[in-house]
Amino acid sequence: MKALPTPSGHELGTVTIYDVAARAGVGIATVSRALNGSAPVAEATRARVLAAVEELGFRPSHAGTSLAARTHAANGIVFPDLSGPYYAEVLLGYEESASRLGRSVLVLATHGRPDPAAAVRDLAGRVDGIVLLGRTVPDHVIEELSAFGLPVVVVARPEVDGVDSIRADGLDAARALGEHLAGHGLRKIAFLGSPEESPDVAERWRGVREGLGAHGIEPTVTPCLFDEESGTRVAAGLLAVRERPDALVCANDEIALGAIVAAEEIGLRVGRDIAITGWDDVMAARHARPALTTVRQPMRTLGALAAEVLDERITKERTTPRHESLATDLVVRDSCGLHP
Amino acid sequence: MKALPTPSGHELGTVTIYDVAARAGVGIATVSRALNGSAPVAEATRARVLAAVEELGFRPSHAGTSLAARTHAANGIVFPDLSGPYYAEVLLGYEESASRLGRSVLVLATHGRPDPAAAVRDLAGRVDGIVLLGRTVPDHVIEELSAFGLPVVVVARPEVDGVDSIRADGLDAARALGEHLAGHGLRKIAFLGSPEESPDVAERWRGVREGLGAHGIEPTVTPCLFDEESGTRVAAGLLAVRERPDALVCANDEIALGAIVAAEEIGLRVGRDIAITGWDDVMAARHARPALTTVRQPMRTLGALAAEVLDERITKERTTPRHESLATDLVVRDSCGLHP
DNA sequence: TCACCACATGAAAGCGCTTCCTACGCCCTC
DNA sequence: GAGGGCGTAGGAAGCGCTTTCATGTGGTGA
Repeated sequence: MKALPTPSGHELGTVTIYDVAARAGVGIATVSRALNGSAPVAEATRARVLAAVEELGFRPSHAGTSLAARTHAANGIVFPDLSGPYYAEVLLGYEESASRLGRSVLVLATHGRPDPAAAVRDLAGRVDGIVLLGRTVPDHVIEELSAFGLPVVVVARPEVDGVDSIRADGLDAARALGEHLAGHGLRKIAFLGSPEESPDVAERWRGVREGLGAHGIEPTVTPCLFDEESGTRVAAGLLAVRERPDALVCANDEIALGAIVAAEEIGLRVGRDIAITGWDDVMAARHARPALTTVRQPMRTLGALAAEVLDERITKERTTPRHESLATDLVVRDSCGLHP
Repeated sequence: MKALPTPSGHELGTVTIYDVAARAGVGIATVSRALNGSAPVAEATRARVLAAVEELGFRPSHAGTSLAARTHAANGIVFPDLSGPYYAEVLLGYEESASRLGRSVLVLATHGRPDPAAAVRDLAGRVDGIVLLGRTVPDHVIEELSAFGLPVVVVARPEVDGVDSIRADGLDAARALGEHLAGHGLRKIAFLGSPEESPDVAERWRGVREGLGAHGIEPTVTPCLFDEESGTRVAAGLLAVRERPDALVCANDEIALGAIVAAEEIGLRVGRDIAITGWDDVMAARHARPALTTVRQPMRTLGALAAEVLDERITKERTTPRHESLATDLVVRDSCGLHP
């Protein structure tokens, strides 16, 4: 491909379908058909059109196309925020998948925004479909968008009536984690996280409880925000009492990494004096010493699948809701104790 | 705001400026003016228009607007890929800043794509300006876009004629790092990274060399890709020889984390028997044991600044290129030796 | 009282594309 | 040889908006 065709006599970036039509000696309808294959065009004509396109460096205007065709060839994706490795991976999978399906990706981070719902509505006007991650907007906004006729997929978020959803199933892995800890002989287990604030955390809590329950162990639960500093603070509180827990099961890796700091601060050897586990398997988890026992989620796959499920709706291949659940894996490392 | 105005009689999502005009008893031009403030409208009229907008739930079509106004109200951002914490932070800062300026953000990851240049050209047709990160496309494509009249900002990439650029200056921090290592009494220093492949790495290498040179130390350099596995492999090779280096200065954190693995594998105590340093200060750096000495880059600021610089060009506030350089900070932790 | 002007508004012309509808050949068939 | 069908292509009507240009209104100064 030549770098930049710039035949003199016309402004750059101003080549329209009319210029191409004139050059090829055909009507604009024929140019459109030749380019999109929306109707048969004689081979010789097509060749002339394509030659003209090449010579003039014609690139169809997206605005014109989307106005006429009532489509945007673009998907939206909405994040609570983008910090942390979790969402970046989802976005990567999504972008890759979407672009393979010929769609651009518009991102929106709602974190710290005055009116997330308005931002999402605005985004909705520029795309053919939208993926919502986590608790970014209230249910009624999602229902509104969906009722509006806009395909919506929610990821890692409670299901909404009639809306596709994708999630990572944590129940099995949580049960396995509970069983594993019991196998280490640990008995006083504290769960750090807020089950009532998030269905995901609730699921993890439930699984851990079931896994431990099978061994007659009843864990406790302590509310905790999803960040390192909270992990340190909450863990410090739990470890300060005389009858301290011998295992801290944290709702995500950041809490766990914070908890490790708290444990070391009072001289506990993680993996020996106390077991600590996380959730997500972020990069820092395998580099922490001791390396963090955690649960790996298929984040990139989550994003890729979201793009595909959304595409089915946009192209009307499917009209009934789809609810996908991806398996997660327990990753046993050293922070929960020496391997049995 | 009401959830979803659905007066019967018209399709959802089909409310156009004509409907609003009819409802308010005015012409569409007046509606446009009332909404955009592009020309004075009598107060009473404006109120009627706004009421009609509210009642009908009118949301202007972006396609129509961008076609007529020849603007997209959107920015693009192009990544090599999105894995790793580095780019996600940049994106976060960019999105935040762009949306505050009233622009949506389209993302494109070129990694693993058959024709990155074509993808970038396509993106260029949907936005008012574009930010390019790292080595995503060759120079001539950037020049082409810029010549096309599209505002372009390059980030963390060599400057291109007439194009705005933003970077993090690593020279000072690298010098400081070199000096610091010399202060630890370290003498045999190996740099892991490929200076000839990336100007950033070249800058780090140069700074380290200068910092050490001030103490009469001449470091060696060994090429290394930017990932953990390469770090482990290259470090293992360096440490296997009899006269092994007593410090490994790595071009980024991932290499350093990989190098730590290699060192521990042969029984070396990092921070005592050998010093290892990274670059970027990813989350894993502070959780590694020993914690990694590294250099922190202002990634979020990088992204935010990119959005602002781009906006100046789009709004024509500025027509001369701007080249920004942000300072980076040496973060001394334990992996380079006990603090002096 | 009349001409003039600012102000507010509407009609209409695009912006660049898709697509419906019509028209033109041409070949085949009766 | 006339009628019908098919393959191809063009004209023109939108898609929903912004903006120019023209018009109408009321107020001002002479």
